[in-house]
Amino acid sequence: MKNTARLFKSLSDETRLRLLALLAHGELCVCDLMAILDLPQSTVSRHLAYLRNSGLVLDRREGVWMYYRLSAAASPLEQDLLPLLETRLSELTQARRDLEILRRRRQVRTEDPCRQD
Amino acid sequence: MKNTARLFKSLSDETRLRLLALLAHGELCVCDLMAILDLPQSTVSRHLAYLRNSGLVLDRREGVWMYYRLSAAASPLEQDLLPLLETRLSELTQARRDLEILRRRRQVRTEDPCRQD
DNA sequence: GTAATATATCCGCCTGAGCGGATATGTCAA
DNA sequence: TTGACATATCCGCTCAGGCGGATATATTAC
Repeated sequence: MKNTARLFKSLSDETRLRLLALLAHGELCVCDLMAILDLPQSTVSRHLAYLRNSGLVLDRREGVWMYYRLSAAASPLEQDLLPLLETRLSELTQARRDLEILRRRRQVRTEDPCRQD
Repeated sequence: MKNTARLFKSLSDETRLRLLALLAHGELCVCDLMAILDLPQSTVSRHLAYLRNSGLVLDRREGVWMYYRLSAAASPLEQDLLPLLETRLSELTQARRDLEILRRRRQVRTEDPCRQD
């Protein structure tokens, strides 16, 4: 029961929900997430660490960049809850806005993901 | 999105999850809940107030007793999430223990719900 | 090596919210 | 009205965890 409470605590912050909604569309690096959420690097990094510790995301280093992605559901509850959450989040305006920015970034993207512009 | 985060925050405390799991089996008064959870009255009352403020439960006074019950789902997310949560919670040992105590109390019950014994 | 860049972590600060004993409130019965 | 009881709220305390600038670390390029 503690674990269930902990899972919900991970989901109880707006920034983390925005991160999860974005990662539902595929792996992203921290610089992408910073740019899309428009939040300080330390804030984004801290929330990603929180999500990693709670088992909801995995990371992968590629050169200088850290890529984050959703992890597989670790419990029956997660297995049911996470898809449902993604559906519901995608209906919210904040998530739509974030996703729109992501799409635009992907169009413009050259080879280097995080060239400062 | 803030509302979604707030919903999860309501669910991010073990005591509140235990309360919800019990109330899924019908209306109960505070004295029942205190006895089952084996927690101080102020603690139980505080968490019930939290759940009421977040719209997850409703209360009803009957004489000296306050009865709490689950409220109808207030959003599409709740509509999907809450039944699912009840299913998953009922599989956990803590919830099973609590429910067992509830059953025993109901058997013994005379007319007055909270006669001190 | 050094510099540049991306990311993680540290720091001090601040707020939300947990705890449970003490007290206030509401209701009923006598 | 007064007393008993159920419940809510108050209080002081404590701690988790939010914030974002500053600093540390890791990697690559030169």
